[in-house]
Amino acid sequence: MSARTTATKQKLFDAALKLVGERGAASVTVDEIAAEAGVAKGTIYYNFASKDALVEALLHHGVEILAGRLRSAEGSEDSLEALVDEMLGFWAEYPAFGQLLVSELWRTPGQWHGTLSLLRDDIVSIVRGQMKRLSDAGRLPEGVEVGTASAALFGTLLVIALDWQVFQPERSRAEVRDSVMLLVRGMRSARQS
Amino acid sequence: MSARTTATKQKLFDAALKLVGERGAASVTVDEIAAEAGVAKGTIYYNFASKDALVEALLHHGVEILAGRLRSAEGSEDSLEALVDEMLGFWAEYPAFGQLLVSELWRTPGQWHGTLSLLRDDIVSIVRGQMKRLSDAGRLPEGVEVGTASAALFGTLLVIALDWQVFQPERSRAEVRDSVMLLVRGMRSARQS
DNA sequence: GAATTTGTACTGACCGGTCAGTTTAAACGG
DNA sequence: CCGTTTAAACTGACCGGTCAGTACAAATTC
Repeated sequence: MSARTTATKQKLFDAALKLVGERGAASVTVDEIAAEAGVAKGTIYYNFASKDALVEALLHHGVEILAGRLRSAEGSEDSLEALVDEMLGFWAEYPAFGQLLVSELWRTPGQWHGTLSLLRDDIVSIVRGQMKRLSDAGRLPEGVEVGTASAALFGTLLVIALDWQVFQPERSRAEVRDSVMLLVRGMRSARQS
Repeated sequence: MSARTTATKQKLFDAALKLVGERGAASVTVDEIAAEAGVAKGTIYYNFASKDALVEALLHHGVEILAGRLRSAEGSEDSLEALVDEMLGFWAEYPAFGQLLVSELWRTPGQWHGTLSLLRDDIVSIVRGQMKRLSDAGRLPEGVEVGTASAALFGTLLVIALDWQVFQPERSRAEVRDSVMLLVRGMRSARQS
């Protein structure tokens, strides 16, 4: 794949992400995506088989970025805090991707449900890795299962980030992060209380 | 409004909720809703001004039910636990409504953003009422703002309920409720630790 | 109390616009 | 040259919304 096509695909991802995140995959037209990307409609169909294929590629692309960042947080001292921070940062940087994900992830027999289940597993398994360390160190309350807690943390961070940007944009990222950490630490301290 | 139209509107709500929750408002056709409800297409336009108006009425209807249940939990002994329980029960009973809400609530300039902001406030303010009691009793960790915590609890319960039904349907409602309460109690005990 | 009117609820064929996807011929660029 | 992009016209299925007409029960009239 030439540098030229890579650039084109990137433009298409940016444009599609913005529009699809804002208004939903179904109600955005291919012509609009082409216009937003400053590209001819034919180019889209030269690079992707269909509108759906473009969205699916977009999903993969976004999750790849997120997964990469989360993995980069694995070596930190307080790795859970680093993970939370990375995740909030990602959602702050790509709010439209959060909107896209949240509106498709739990759609029961949706067209992207299979793909999204896999992608969700990618992320949740990374979170689970960090959780497991806490668990092994006995720093999780009894009765909390790692799998459940991981999925809950991922989902919770997603909605908190969205709610922050949509309904409380005046709050700083640091404030939000501290709130979340307060909650997470609350959980962790439970066993010691 | 006659009993007949009430019944018709109920049928339309049921049908629309099912289809829209599953596949998204934009990709469900009016003909499909009519067919699902066992009603002619014209009937929809007799009872509602437009497809959008139908969805908006559906949103109001659903939030009204949820708000009613949450208010009924206000008198309980452990009112926060009762509230969590009511909320999980509601999402279990109307999963499609959760899917609809989650996919529209954070769509920035979406067509229902204004309506949804109001509806969100309805629910969050009820949660806030319960939270305030905890706060006044000094049972919330320092630094946690009631407003933030309420919004977070609402959003978290929503995604946990969806994730439960879609990805972990084998878990019982009691298990999920206990997990959530463990988390909430963890938070509450934080100050005392 | 039969005939007629009125109001409400509902029907479904139809219309006009929209949109994913196609086609083509020509230009561009490395 | 060949892979890529452009511009523009075109197709055809699909879909939101309309509208003339039907069904029917409750008044109203004689």
